Amino acid sequence: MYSVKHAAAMTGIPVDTLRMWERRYGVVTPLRTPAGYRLYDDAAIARLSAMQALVKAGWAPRRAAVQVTSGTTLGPTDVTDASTLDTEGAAEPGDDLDLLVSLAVDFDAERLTRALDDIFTRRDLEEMADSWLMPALSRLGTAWQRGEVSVAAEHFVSAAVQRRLASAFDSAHAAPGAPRVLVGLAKGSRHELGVLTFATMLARAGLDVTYIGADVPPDSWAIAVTVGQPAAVVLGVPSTDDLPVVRDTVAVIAAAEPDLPTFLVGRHQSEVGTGHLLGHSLASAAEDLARQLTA
Amino acid sequence: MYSVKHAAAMTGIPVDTLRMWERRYGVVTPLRTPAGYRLYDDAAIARLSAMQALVKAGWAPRRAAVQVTSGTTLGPTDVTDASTLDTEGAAEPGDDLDLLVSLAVDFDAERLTRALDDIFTRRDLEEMADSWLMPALSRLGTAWQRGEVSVAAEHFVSAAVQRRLASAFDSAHAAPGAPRVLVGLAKGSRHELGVLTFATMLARAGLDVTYIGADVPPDSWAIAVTVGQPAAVVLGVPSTDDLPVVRDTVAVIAAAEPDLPTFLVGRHQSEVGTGHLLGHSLASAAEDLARQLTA
DNA sequence: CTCTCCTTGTCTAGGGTTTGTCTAATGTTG
DNA sequence: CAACATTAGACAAACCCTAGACAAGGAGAG
Repeated sequence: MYSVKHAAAMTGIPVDTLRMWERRYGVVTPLRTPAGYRLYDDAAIARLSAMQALVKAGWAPRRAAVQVTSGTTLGPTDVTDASTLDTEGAAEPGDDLDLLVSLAVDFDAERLTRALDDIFTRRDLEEMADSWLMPALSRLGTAWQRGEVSVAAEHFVSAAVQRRLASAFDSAHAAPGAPRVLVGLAKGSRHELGVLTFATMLARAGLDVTYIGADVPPDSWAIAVTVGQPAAVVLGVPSTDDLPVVRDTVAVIAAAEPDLPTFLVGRHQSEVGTGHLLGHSLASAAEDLARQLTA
Repeated sequence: MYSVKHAAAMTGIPVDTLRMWERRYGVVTPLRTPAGYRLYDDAAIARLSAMQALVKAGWAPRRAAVQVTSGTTLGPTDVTDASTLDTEGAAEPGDDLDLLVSLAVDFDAERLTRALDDIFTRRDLEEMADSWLMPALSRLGTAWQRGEVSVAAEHFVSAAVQRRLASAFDSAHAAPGAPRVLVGLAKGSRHELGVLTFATMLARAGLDVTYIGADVPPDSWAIAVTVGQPAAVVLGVPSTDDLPVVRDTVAVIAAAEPDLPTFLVGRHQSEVGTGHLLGHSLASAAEDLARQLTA
């Protein structure tokens, strides 16, 4: 507990102003000693500092006070799991599976661009996804979990890979009259690189892919399959945390459209218990699914 | 809620002009305090920024006002001078702020692709971001919150927009020896479309942009600025939930690299209290920052 | 071309409101 | 007694309001 003078020294706000802010806006109501002396606690100091920051930023003091008193902010959210999609597959000799990790460690945008240019222009996505991209992403995730690369560095590389995949997806065009497929993740799932890769392969195989992305709740999947009238749905299962929600999502989709098949990709697909499994090679899974749907 | 002075500082529009735009065109109708002082909310700021972007792009202010006002759910705003209202032939590409909402409702990948092709190939990102893309994304978010579009539909459209932005980002190249800028969001922040747009503009302005993306915790930012040695950091502030974490992040960055300036973009930038504000026009903010760093 | 008419941003005058600081009178602590 | 607190009131500076005026510039008529 701090006296006025102490509070003023801590916050840098003059004593008079401190009292005025209390009298006029009630931004804090410090306790009092028997003699009526103010006693500020840490919460009051924090609140005053917040108000001061707003005023310094140009806010009218009265508005700032309203903001500080009404604006009780939420706590930060949780950290998500780091595992990526399926990584089974034989690496070709000469492939550097730790390339993404080293790019993250370097944190060099120029080198990252050159490396991804090299890979994405010289090699087919179907050819390198299983043998290099997925394993390399998995190693990047592992390095992140171990603290060997920072969150920022992992995001920096992942975002760049995602941009390449996004370009590849957009430059694929559906054949006229092709079967429609909805592709995405269940609610809570956020590792979309694997499922985006798969969506790109499906689009390149001529299917009419509607890519929805990550973190879609079951009810919304139900609406999507009803509105979109697809011939199939593909759900990614990149993490064990996703299992309950994926089960729920599969059930809700089946309830909405009983004849619509739901396919699963990703490392933990076999643990779901329902849905059609596509296996652990993205390339052959895409090929199979395209053949199956166009038949 | 912001005072006139504050609104002027946020938008870069002089106070007099702000009042005149209100008096002459009714482009905004801010609330009033009991004493009659204007109080601008976030929607008003966004609208003013959109109008400013149009005027900077060469539109006559009266036309710009009609453009910005059209289609919004603003009931009592009547036009004072109806004689000069010609709605014929005023159709500019991308002037439908509800286009993204209608694309989400349709849930039609083919139409979505065509619409985005049209906009992203016919118009400059710098020209349309403030006047169309950001307002349209905001409406999409509002429609989602109201339950008018499903999560899946919102993701479907957002992901497509993100793919276009990603392509634009990757096709911009830094000038040799250009100043490096780190761009991303704080931990918990997930709305990266705005900050990705801004990163793209910076890259197109010739800066060496290292894009990190969403949901990066403070400690990781500290590592990133130490390893990356940028000339500046740009943090997005898309939501009030982000405020405490952004404050923390700014402080941690300042502790790690005391001479490194941290700039803020996004709707709630001015509520952070620290950091350098870039204002609410992405195009002019990018221009300003590029000039400032290359000087 | 010139001459209007209109638009638009800026400025002024007169008058209220808000806000940080200061003063006076008084009480408490050590 | 010196240092620190309290309250209430006073006050200048900064801020905001309205209504009107005005110059620069564009558009169109003659």
